[in-house]
This record gives sequence, structure tokens and C-alpha cells, in this order.
Amino acid sequence: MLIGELAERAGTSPRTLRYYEEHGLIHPSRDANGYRQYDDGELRVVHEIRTLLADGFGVDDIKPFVACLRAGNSAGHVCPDSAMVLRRRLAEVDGYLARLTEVQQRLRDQLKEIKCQMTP
Amino acid sequence: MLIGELAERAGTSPRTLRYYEEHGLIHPSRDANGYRQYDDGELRVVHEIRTLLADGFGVDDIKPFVACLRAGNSAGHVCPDSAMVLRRRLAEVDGYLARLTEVQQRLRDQLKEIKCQMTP
DNA sequence: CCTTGCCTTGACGCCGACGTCAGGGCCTAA
DNA sequence: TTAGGCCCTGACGTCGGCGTCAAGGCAAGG
Repeated sequence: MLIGELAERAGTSPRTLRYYEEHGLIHPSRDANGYRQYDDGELRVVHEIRTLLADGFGVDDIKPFVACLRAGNSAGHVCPDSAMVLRRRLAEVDGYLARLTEVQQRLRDQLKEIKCQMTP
Repeated sequence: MLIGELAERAGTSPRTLRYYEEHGLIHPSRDANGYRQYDDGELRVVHEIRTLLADGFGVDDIKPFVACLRAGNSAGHVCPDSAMVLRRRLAEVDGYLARLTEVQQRLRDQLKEIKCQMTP
């Protein structure tokens, strides 16, 4: 499978796949002409990468998950290294949620204050 | 008041104040030597700006609040233009909270799954 | 042979709120 | 006079996940 086909099957672009490779997430072999060659398993890996990115992980955080998948595990998050990253990210998310909730409350309060002035 | 003093009183840097000016949020007068001169009221304005930035507003979003304050209102958010921005930002925050909560749930599920495997 | 369409590497652009030099002027105290 | 400390403008660096253009090679159909 060439890069264009994998990109389409994964719902992304060749540029994106080269970017993942550049950052050590995937290691395709090469054809005689220099073209990248991917086997079917890489589709699963790319999906894992994209899911994690969508969940806010950084590229470096994702490496353990990919390694875990390649080691033959059923999912990328069942390895100890992955678990550490998961816990770190969960703590981050908890923090963001707390701060965002505060902001949300302030915004609501200010909007409520305006409505009160509308009907004095 | 020179830029350094205002910066210190506002808990920020001269560079930051110049940045705000560059983006039309403050308009200090100039001394004969070209130095920026701020009156005491600007401290209040800068605090408003920093609070809004901390709440995730962009520089452009903040302009109505500053204008509202300068118009003599007790707070920057009591004007109609500010209210529109407030509603937009609240909708954004609601969206972020929803997505982050989903992520949080997925992360918890994955961590739970690992613990279950620890004690088979 | 030529066009078309895939592939390659390299490198700049984006966004936003500044940090951080670089190079130079103003003012004051010793 | 000079050293230090403030001020000025201008401009590049930061972070991340790519988009996008540039310049060129490889393969296949007409």
C-alpha cells in the first residue's frame, strides 16, 4: 500500500503520514523506487494515532501507545508506559475542566447581571 | 506613570503593554521625549484586559469591554457589544467542556480497563 | 513521446500572546 | 564625564500539527 492509499483509508493526507514518520510514530519500508510501502496493520496504528491526537495527546505522548500496539497487544493503552501517559493526561484534563468550569460560571454570572439590568 | 511602573503595578511586562497598544486596546499619551505616559485609570483597564485574556478571550474580543469601561460604565461587560462577545465565548466554553468531558470519560475507562487486567 | 498522476525531499506559513535580543536615545547621580 | 537604568522601535523566536508550494523523479496509457 502506497502513502496515498493509506492516507485515504485513514481519512487523512500523505503530508500527515510523513509527519508521523518524521516524529518516529511509523516506519514504512521502501520500494525499489523509493516509494513508502505500508502493510495493512499500519491502518490500525494510524487510527490509534489520530484518536489520541483528537483526545489532546501530543506526538511524543503517543509513542508508547504505538509501541504497545506493535508489541501485539489488543489495544495501545494496556501497557505500563501508556498508562503513565494516560494518568498524566487525565490529570491535565481534570485541570482544564476545573478552570473552564470556573470561566463558564463567571461568564454566566456576567450575562445574568446584564439581564437584571435590562428589567430594573 | 511610565510604562515600567504600570507594568509592575499590573503584574506584567512593558512588552505586554506595548502589545496591547499595538492591538488597539490602550492609547497612552507621549511625553516630550517620546515616553509613553499612562494615567491611573489605565491600571483598571489593564486588569480588565488580563482577566479577559485569562478567561480565554482573544485580543479582538476584548475591545468592546475596554470601550465599555472607557465610556464610564462600572464594568466592561454591561454593554450590548460586550454581551454578544460573552454569549459567543460562553457557547465556545460549553463546547470545550462537552468535548473535554468525553475525553475525560474515555481516559477513565481506559485506566479502569488496565486495573481490571492487573487483578485477573 | 507526451501527458497525467502518483511519489520524493525541503522548506516556509499558520495562529496568538507575548519573550527576547539588537541597536540606540534620555536622564540622573557620582 | 561616565556608568547605570529607564525608555524607544523593529524584528525574530516560541509551540504543534499539519497545509501548501517548489522542483523534480517514476510509471503507465494514448
